[in-house]
Amino acid sequence: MKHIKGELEQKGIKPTYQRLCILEYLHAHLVHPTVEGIYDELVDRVPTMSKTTVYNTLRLFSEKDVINEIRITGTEVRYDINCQSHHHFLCKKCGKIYDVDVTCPFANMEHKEVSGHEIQEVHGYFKGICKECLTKQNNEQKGR
Amino acid sequence: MKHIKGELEQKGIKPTYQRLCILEYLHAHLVHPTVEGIYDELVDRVPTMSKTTVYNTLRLFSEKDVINEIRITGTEVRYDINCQSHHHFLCKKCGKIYDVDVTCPFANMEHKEVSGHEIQEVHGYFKGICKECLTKQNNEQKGR
DNA sequence: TTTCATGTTTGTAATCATTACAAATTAAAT
DNA sequence: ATTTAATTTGTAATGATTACAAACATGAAA
Repeated sequence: MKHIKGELEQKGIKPTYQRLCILEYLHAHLVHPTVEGIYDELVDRVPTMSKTTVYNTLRLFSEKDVINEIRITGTEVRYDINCQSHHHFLCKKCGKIYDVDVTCPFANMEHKEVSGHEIQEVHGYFKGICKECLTKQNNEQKGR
Repeated sequence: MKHIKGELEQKGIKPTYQRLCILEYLHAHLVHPTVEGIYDELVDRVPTMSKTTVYNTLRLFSEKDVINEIRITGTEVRYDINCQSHHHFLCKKCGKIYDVDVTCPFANMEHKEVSGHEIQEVHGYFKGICKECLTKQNNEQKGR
């Protein structure tokens, strides 16, 4: 929990207890959790934790570039602490979001502008059917 | 309004009056309008138009691949009828969404899969400061 | 024309993630 | 110890979207 504290201080964020808990959770759960999911888990360990604090903290982390917001599903924001630039894949069937590595000339910030606009963030994602759901489909067909 | 009717029939959508109005509006306003924006404009011409109809119609169009949903801003869905695959740029200052052409090996569906997942949709967007807002910034600095 | 069935439109009410806000609590500084 | 500022917390408000059921239109069959 030491290096996590340093991570916040580096970015100019006062490392309070709830902030450390949330950051630790994010590091341990790289499955792009929701606010609801983070809160539900943490409130067991830290009974005083409030959902507003989770919202506040995630906004702060996002502003200070500790995490990234992922807006794909349409219903709620997901959060991602994986710092390496990468894209995402949302399965339309099971709803899981995968990290995918893609050789994209924009992902690694080679370009700083498009059509004269200054790029600050790059977001790329795919929608479709994930590997797991595909094999499930195939097995069902064979079974018939 | 004839070819617009054909466009719907081709995709297996019964071309009702309100659907034609909405489709026509989308063709005439390529600035990625919101449900609110579409409704406000149309209700003047078609006083019986209901917001629910706009929602229903846009969902139908989206399902039948007449339009695409754009989820960037975080507050509301924007709609796009530009069929050529392209990416988007959201200006953090003025909130405008631009179309940008980008040589992306995924945008034109060269690849049908990543990491074993079947790709059905490709979404790419940038956030930053747009050309217009950049020059405005510069002019203000000079004026000082 | 009338009847019936189906699909479409409409308005209202409900949902649900997120934000606003102010009181309570904690930490830091003098 | 006292004051000040920052953080946390719970509740209430917001706002986009969806659920639902009644009203309406359409077109086929009798």
